[in-house]
Amino acid sequence: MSRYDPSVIEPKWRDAWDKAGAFTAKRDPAKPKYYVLEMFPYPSGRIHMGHVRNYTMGDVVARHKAACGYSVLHPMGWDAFGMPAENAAMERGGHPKDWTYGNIADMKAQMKPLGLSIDWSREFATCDPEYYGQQQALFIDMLAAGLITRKAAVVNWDPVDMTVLANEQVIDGKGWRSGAAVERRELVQWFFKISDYSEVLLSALDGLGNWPEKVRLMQANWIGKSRGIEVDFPLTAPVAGQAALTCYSTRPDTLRAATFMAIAPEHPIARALAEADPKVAAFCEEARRGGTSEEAIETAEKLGYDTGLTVRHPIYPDKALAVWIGNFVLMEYGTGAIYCCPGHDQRDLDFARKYGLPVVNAFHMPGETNVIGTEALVPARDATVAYDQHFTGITLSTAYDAIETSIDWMEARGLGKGQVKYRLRDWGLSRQRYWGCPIPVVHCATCGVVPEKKENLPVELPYDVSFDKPGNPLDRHPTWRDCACPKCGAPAKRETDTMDTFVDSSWYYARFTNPRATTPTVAEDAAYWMNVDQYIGGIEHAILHLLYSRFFARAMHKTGHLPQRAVEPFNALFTQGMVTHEIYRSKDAQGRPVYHLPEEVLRFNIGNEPVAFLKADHLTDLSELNESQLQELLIEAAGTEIEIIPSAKMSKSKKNVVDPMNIIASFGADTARWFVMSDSPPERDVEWTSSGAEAAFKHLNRVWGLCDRIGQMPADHKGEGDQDLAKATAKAIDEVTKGIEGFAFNKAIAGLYAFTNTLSRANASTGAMREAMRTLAKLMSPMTPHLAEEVWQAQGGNGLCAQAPWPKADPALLVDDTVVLPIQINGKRRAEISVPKDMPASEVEKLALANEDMIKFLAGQPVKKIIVVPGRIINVVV
RNA sequence: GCCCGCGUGGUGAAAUGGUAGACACUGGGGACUUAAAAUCCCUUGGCCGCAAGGCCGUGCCGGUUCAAGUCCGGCCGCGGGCACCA
Repeated sequence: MSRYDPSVIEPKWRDAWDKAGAFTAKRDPAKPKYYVLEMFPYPSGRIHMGHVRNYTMGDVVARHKAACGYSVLHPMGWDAFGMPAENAAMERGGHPKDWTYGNIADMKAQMKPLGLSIDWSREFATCDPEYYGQQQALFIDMLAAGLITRKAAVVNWDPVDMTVLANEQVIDGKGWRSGAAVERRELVQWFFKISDYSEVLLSALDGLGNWPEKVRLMQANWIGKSRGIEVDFPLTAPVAGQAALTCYSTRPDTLRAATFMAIAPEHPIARALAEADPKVAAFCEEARRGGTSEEAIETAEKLGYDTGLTVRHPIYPDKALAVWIGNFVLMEYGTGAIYCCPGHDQRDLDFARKYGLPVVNAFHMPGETNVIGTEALVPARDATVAYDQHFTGITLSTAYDAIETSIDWMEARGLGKGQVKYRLRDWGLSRQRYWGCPIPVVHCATCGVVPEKKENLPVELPYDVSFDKPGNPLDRHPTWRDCACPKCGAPAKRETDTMDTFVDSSWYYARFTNPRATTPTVAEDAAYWMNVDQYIGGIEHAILHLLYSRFFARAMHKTGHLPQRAVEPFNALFTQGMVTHEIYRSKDAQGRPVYHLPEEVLRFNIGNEPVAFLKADHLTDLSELNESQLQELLIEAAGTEIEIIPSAKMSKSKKNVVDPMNIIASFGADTARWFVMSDSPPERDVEWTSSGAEAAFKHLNRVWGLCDRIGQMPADHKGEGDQDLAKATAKAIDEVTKGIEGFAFNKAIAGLYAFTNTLSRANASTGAMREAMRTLAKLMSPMTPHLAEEVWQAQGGNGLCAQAPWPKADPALLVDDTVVLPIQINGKRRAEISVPKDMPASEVEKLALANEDMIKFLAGQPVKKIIVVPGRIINVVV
């Protein structure tokens, strides 16, 4: 009997696929097309289990669709710009370009052994000038089409390093390198006008039926459409040329409880006051401390400054409200000014109590004290409230749902005007960094901002840059900035900002349709391959990447680079879970945690109790031990028992990373692929366990052995089980096909286990066994393509398994003639009967009541009602 | 702080509102073996019972229904995102 040796068979079949050009995508008008895409990786240098899971999922879909007769496009590329390359250059020297391309080569070498059905001829990296040059062309077209603008935006500023920081580089409000307190600072930057598309991007979500509901919901909340009212609060004395303070609110019903106003530190009135008064300036300075992330702003301590200004309440003109500057007010949303209702908003109440501001209750709940202490009164939706003489005895939800009534009421009295607003802000694309796509514009003293001529593209990144100082090396480059104005020819300066890396990933899917073209896309290729039929990636991209891509596809359509049909670029989306692993932790002499890599740990169970020990040097494999040696080890190692912390995201710092290369070396790629597809549903996290990996390997060995055994059966062997085997085969085809098509790979694999169990116990003729085995190979091939080829060949399959058609289940074999029906009494299962599958309900009823167990349980009680669900269940109500 | 999701045996999980735990891991028992590994067979939600069988059980509390893991309301716990990480 031969041994299953993946290190021999896997390279052999990969060569065979290459030679056959099995995965080269071809435009074939005779076939329907299928474009499957996994979110391309950042070239960190090492693949991890998350990549294996992501790309195996896509590969299962791609191989299955190819077998179903589609012309499949399944490409791969590299999201290659970004901060880590610059960080590496700063920390270890070297050049971001060399580091990135080196990583790409390393990662590609690690991905190849996975046996993915990828068309590598379409590979590109976003840092290839051929790619980012076309991106610059898109930028110029979008600029001409009015899709891009320049305006001030707030960034994280490190006052010591004198550089802009990413949110990730702000830790507890301090710069990650300098440790200096970060400030929010305004900078003039480039923006995509995505907010012009708020309504379009929102309403088109309804058409994305094959996207997860939660992703659509997250996007809808992100776009944040709200209907509210804009109210003018007349200033008692005009300031900065303004007679009133304009506020936006989605809760006009709480206007009656407004007791003070708050404006953003960047509000024009705050600026005007700051210019005249150093104390206001000092407060605004203070209010700008901390990072720009919404989380940082929302969770920072609420600070306020009383400007001394007052406004008149629009409903109660004799009431004056103080105007404060608050660090929690966002200039980007609404009008940068809010009215505060401490009676009904906890944040406002905390602020009011801190600064001794008045609190008013607008709701007046019947039967309550209506006194507000330290908790704001936020009535339940169905609570009955009385706002004032105009709105009494209504429920809060009436007020919410009929908010228009309230807006109408206020509009009719000239108190404000109804308005729809979106939370979505324009997409700031400028980055003050080197390793990104240069923004192809030139600053000319006479002509202003001028786009570069397309014939001068790509505006290529200079190689000779240094990373010894913080900030953007392009700013310091002696010659790169100098250029001629594309319009007047006079000496001018290049823009040194580069593009956000989200721009790179917002159109790469379109580029794959013709990656070598000298225009961003080519019409007939885009028309044939777009849209992406199935997009697969992590849930962490649910909002930004996917929203930006949806915007970009529209922008590309507007500028003539994509057909109308492709404005929603992803027909179906699947968001997969993470691969997690246990963490092994001990403590050093000072009691600080020390983490251990899985390969440094011996982990096994005593009974059902998992235990882990640090591997002794002389001992690497537990299987080498007999029981008494094991005992000895336990005693010896008792001092170094390690704590097991269950299932956490794989991370270098926790040392719980499992390197796929080690798994492939020990078990082969098919085992790794089989494992990541089995057990957990793909949208959920899956925990990597060594026992699970071993079990996957054992199973593949079992299939190998079964194949061997059937191969040695005499050709004329007869068996009684041919019909049963045919039924089991049909069932397996049905389960696996449904599992793959429904993204329930774990269920497809459960079906394959069951089919293998049946097959190994079957007593059927040689021909039937071989046929079943070929079907098993084909059904396994999306998950374990190498082993499948080997089995396919051994059982006399024609050509490559990878190119064989998907089997079809005979529907006649899928239905049983009799069904077993459980019988319940009042919903509790008491008996069961076996009946022909199409027996009428009335007869089923009779049989059920005549059943011996039923007679016993009913004990003569009168039957009130019988519910017969055909083919399902019988429930007797007494 | 705001938005979204998840919660079922020792573990990963399955279950168009219709027999909760398919399939697999781990554990327990057995066969084979001088022994071990590998392989194969039985068993494996909890409690009571010699057994037949019974009762309980899908994070917690309540509701809808002939019937709830599934639908609705409220709570608790965990995870993801929050616009310059990719």
